[in-house]
Amino acid sequence: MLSLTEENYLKAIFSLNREVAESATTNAIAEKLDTKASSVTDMMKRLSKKDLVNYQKYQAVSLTKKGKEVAISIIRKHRLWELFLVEKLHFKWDEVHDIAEQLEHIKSTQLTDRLDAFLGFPDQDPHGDPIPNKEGQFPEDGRTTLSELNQKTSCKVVGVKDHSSSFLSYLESMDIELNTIIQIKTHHAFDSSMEILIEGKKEAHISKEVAQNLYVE
Amino acid sequence: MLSLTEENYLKAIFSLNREVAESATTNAIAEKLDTKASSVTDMMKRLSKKDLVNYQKYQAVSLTKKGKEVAISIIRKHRLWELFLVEKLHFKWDEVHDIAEQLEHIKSTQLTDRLDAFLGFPDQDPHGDPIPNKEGQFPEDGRTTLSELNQKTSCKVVGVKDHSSSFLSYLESMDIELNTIIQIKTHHAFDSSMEILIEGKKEAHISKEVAQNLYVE
DNA sequence: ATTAATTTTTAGACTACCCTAAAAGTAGTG
DNA sequence: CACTACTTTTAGGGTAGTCTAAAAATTAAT
Repeated sequence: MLSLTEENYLKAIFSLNREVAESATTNAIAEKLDTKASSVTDMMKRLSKKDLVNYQKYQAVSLTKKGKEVAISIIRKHRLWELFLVEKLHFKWDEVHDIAEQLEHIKSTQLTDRLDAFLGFPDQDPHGDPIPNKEGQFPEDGRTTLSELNQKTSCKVVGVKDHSSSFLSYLESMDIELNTIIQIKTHHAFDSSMEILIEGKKEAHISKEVAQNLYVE
Repeated sequence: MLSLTEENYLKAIFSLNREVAESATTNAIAEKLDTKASSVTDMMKRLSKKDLVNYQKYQAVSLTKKGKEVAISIIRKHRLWELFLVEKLHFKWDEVHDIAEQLEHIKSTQLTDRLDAFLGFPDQDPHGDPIPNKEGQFPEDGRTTLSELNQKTSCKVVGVKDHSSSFLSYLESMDIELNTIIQIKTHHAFDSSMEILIEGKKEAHISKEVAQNLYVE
């Protein structure tokens, strides 16, 4: 059984490594958890002994399989509770973080799974962040968004992530619908926007946000 | 800000003193919390310094006003969460205790009050125990049931909670009616039953259920 | 490549909470 | 009142987690 403190360390390491690889350094973790570097070193030794992190003196740490599972389960709980607070208890999306920060440590798989069901197996929290399912898979797992592809690639639209009518009508105006073939001509690095060719005939420029919300194969 | 451990001590003392006055002895608390007497002594000194308990060496402890408020707020949270688990997440009434034991320590008055509203301001948990309101009043406040009194106390019957004819005829058979004087001789801790003296003459044994359904003054 | 700046680790100490073993206090019994 | 049984407290120590200050290692810079 892990302590609240240990769980918070794992969560911090997970999120640092999500953003940029090799970034979970002693100092970075300390800053994230508002503690001191020496405390982090201490804890890394303990977590390493429990096979939750891979730790080597003076090097950035990474999570083991076991550590990753714990971290994901905490993120899952955090996001489910946030959604519960907003959707069922009518909190505003900016008021829920601190409460979810506490609720995420409640230990009961059954509780988490039933909460998940109660909320209708959602895949996004109130901030639009993905909620991993009970197997620890993030919703877009297996599904590729257009934004993940490189230029000169061709693909077929198989779904949308954002279901808002404004997004859908925007797609319609571009003649993009299910099964539309898209070729990426240029993928601009500076803003992640793209020049694409729709169905081999119509050229268009789409923003990063649009590319991130189109599932393709 | 109180620690989880401190909160659990306060809750234990509250419940011991509810059952029988002067019963929150070092040993009793230790047993209730599955810890050792020496640890309890330790904690009593700390809680006393924080003005949460009244502690004098070698004597049973009681809660201060502040201590009582904390204890009641924890009980409130525990019972609201239990009801949530049963009513909304469809847990069985016997599966919820351990989870509620964790949830009761979540610190957010707003959360508690919204959960209360979400559940429709209930006054009983799934086990039939009363849920204090946000002011810390138990639903039957203003009205005291016989079960809330300690042994050696004397009181007068002023009403019944259960109005069923079977209960009323049972009372009649015991010669208990409005304005009857009852003296509590013994309040058994193990099953909350009582030995009482009716109108100073007739001795009787009554169960917890009966005591809980008699309003007295 | 040696020095300087920065990061990380170690050493030693503190608090909260727990324990065991022994001492001290309280109560019951003849 | 003394003796025994029991309860409670003290004394001393352990672990988890924190800190500061100093030492060691790494990285950057001249």
